[in-house]
Amino acid sequence: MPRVDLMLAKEDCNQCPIRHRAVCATCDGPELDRLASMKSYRSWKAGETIVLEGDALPFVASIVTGCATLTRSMEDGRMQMVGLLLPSDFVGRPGRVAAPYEVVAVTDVTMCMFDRPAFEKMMSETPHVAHRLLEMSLDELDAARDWMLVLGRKTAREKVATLLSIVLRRASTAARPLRADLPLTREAMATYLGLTIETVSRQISALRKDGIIRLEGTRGVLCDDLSALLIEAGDDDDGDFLD
Amino acid sequence: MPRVDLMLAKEDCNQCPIRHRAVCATCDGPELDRLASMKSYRSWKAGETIVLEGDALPFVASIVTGCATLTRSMEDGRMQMVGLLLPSDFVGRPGRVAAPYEVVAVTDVTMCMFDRPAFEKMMSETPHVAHRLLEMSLDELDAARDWMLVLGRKTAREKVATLLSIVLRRASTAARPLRADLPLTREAMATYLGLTIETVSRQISALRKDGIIRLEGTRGVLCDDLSALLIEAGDDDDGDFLD
DNA sequence: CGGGGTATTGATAAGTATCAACGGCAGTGG
DNA sequence: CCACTGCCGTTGATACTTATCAATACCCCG
Repeated sequence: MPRVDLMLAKEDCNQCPIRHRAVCATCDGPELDRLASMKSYRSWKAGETIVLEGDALPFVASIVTGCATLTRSMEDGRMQMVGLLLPSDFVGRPGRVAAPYEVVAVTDVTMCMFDRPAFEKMMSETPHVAHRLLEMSLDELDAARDWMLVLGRKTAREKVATLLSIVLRRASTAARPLRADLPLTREAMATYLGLTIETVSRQISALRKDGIIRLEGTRGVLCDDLSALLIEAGDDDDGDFLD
Repeated sequence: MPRVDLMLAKEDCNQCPIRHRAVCATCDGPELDRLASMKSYRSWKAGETIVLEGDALPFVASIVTGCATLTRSMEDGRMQMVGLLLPSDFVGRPGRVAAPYEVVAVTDVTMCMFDRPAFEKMMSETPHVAHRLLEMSLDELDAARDWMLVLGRKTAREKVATLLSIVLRRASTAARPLRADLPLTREAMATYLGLTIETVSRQISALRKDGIIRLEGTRGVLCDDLSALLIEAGDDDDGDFLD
């Protein structure tokens, strides 16, 4: 599955774009050196499968750049995305080899991979990595539970508005109007939201017709009034889903 | 909110029914003593609210006996259960005081509560509690993601069959037919499944009419053929949702 | 016996999926 | 350079699923 091996293994962690947010965030000095000694970089092209559902995963890793999806599927082919992996997110479960999810690169993805046995040994010997991982796992748990509310109780319009508001907020700059490029296809959005492609498409069109958002091509989204979008999303407060 | 204070604080942890599964499972000797020194027991009656959404939580705790629900709600009152808490499950997040979820006792509940500052101090000083908590959090994360598939992709009939199969399997004994008492009301089931009460009721009736399950009163469920129920649930394999 | 909470069932409406056709765009190869 | 092909997205017509509204039954308890 790996396609491109970037020769970055010796890169300085201090130059790393996710240095302060990833699983290594609270490590320093010898701990960081030890992590660095077990790391290697690997990249995937958009669309490539990184891990198959049920496959053994000989590594754990951090997303350095790009975007990947975590999906779970039923025997008859129905799929549900259960997570969106972004830079600094962690992939793999220490102590368990089989992956219960499929991981697919949405954009080109580069990951910082850690040899599993070495990583697990380090976790048992030093506290910082385990602590950071616990913190990150609890964040992900909160995000997953927030998403359960979206899946279980929101209407199609609210679901789409919720996703757009997340993407817009994540891409937020000082510039108005807010603008973002959707990393996901309509199909991936549908898989995330528990909807069909057609319903996603219709709801996006409806939000555009209602003046809540504007589109640039098929991927660009503009929003002049985020609070209007949040109302459509069913969030009065500025509830932050995802991380 | 606490109603009954059981005088069990000095009870021997080795007699505890959740000793080998809770957050304290991997502790021993001095570590266990230290945990014991910060613990106290408290009980709630069925139906009582243990924690309000958004409230400060001055403790963290383990469920010792009983069953509680974790729910998240929208401003307009729509609610989604995001977790079902059973004996040995952990309540509260170290490092964060505000609870993003409402916790309600479904049956009478007894919890083993730990003073938050003492617990957090111990987590930072000894590795076992943090490790166990990470393990438990990752399990919960998997469970939450499994449930996302249920909420996002399953039909009403499949959702109800899924829940019944979980309850039946959890109560599993060697005896046939399988029998269990639902801990949840129809309303709680609906909140868990992302459905309405009426739909839950109809689907239960339909499964009964189709001979998949039998009922005893309103809470007792019998199943002669679990595999038939699993097929209705959309699970061919014996996929284990929850813990 | 009456009352409040809980569950069931029916009629209807609303929301979303399904099936189908079509448009746009990029890459490919003649 | 242009037709061809495939993928992605949009839109429409219709069917199906589930929610909503309403009535009634049930049951434990006072």
